[in-house]
Amino acid sequence: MAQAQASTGTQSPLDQAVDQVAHAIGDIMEFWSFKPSMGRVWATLYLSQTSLSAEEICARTGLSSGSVSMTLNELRLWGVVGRDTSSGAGSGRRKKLYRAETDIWAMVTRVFKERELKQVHRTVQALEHATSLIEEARAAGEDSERLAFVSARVARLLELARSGERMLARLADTGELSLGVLRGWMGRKR
Amino acid sequence: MAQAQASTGTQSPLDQAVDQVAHAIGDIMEFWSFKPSMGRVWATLYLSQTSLSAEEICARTGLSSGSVSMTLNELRLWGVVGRDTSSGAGSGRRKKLYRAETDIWAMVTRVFKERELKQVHRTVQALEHATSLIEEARAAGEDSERLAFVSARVARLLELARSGERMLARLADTGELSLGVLRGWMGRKR
DNA sequence: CAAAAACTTCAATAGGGATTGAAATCTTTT
DNA sequence: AAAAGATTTCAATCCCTATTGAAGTTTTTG
Repeated sequence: MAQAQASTGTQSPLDQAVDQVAHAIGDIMEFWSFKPSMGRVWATLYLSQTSLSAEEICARTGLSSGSVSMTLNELRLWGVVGRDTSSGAGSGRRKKLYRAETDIWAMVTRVFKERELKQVHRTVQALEHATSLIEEARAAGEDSERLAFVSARVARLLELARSGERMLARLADTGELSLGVLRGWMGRKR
Repeated sequence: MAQAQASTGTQSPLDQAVDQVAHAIGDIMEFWSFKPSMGRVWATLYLSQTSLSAEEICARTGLSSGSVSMTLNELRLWGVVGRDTSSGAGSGRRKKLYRAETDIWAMVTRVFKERELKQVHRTVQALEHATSLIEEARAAGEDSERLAFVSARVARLLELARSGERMLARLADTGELSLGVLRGWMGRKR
C-alpha cells in the first residue's frame, strides 16, 4: 500500500519485485541504524544491469536529488558503491555513473570494523573513566561497602566490554567467533 | 555538562561514576536500537547493592515515573530485570522491588534470538515474496535479459539472507559462529 | 568564455519514536 | 470499605534524524 514509487501508478511484476527488494534492504539497513535511503539506493544499483546516473536513481527510488547525492557519497565512503568511468556511449549529457559493489563480505567486515567496534570502544572508554573516578573516591579515603560493590561491578562490565571488543576485532578480520570464552567466563559468576 | 541527574547539583565521585556508567550503558543500548532508558535503568539496578523501588529509580535516573514503569516492564519482558519478593524490612509502604539479572550471557542470547533473528527473517520473507513476483513475470511469458539478471541477483540476496539467518540461529544457541562459510561462498563470485 | 547541465550543500521541514505527566486503575493499610 | 499509596496507561509533547528543495558551485559543452 505504501509504495513511494516515482514512476506511474502500475508497474510490471518485475518492477514491483525490484521495488520490494529495495524496500526490504532499506528496512534492514535502518534496523542496523543506517539511513534507509542507503539500502534503497544500493539495492537499486545492485539490481540494475547497467550503471546508473544519479538522475536515474532519483527516478527509480523516488528520492530527491539532494538525498541521492548525499546517499551516494556516503555509500561510496563505505566502499559499497563505486563510480563507473565509462566515457563512452554518449547519448545524453555527461553524467557520473554508479554501480553497486558486490563483495558483500568486504561490506560486512567494513561495517563491523568501523561501526560496532567504534561504539564498543567508546563504551570501554566510558567505563575506564568511571573506574578512574572510583579510584579517586578510594584515594580520597572513602571505604564504604557500597564503594567496594560498585567498584567490583564496574570492573566486571569493563572486563565484559573489553572481551566484546576483542571478539569483534577478531571476527572482523578472521571471520571466526566463539562466544564460548565469554559464556564460560560470565557463567554463573554473580 | 549534560547530566540529567535528579539529585542536587554536586555528587560524590562515586555517584558520578555510577551516573556515567548508566549513561554509557544507555548509549550502547541506544546504538543497538533499544531505548536508552532501558540501559540507564538496568545499569542503575546493576550497580545497586540492594533492590530498588520504582520511586528510587526515578530519583536516581531522573526519568519520569511513567517512563520508569514502562521501562521496567520491558526489561522484565526481556528477562534482564527481576522482581524481589521480599516482604520483609517494612519501613515505608509496600512497594515492588526490582533487581538486575546478572547472567549477561542469557541476555545476549535472548536479544539475538528475538530481535536480530526476527528482523533477518522478515528480510528473508520479503525476498521470498519478491522471488515469487519474479516467477510470476516469468510465467507471464516475460523473458528479457533484465529478468534473468534481476532474478539471479535476488536469488543471491536470498541465499545470503538465509545463510545469515542460519548463522544467527546457530550462534544464539551454540555460541559458535564461523563466517568462513559465507566468506568462501560469497568470495569472488559476481 | 558564456550558457547549460550536473552535482553538492544546507537551512527548513517532516516524521517517528522516546519521554512526560496526569488521570485511571489496582493494591495495601487502617 | 474508605483512604492513601503505588502502579499503569496513554494522549500530548519533545527531540532527533532523515529527507527535501532550492540556492550555490562545479563541470561540461558549444
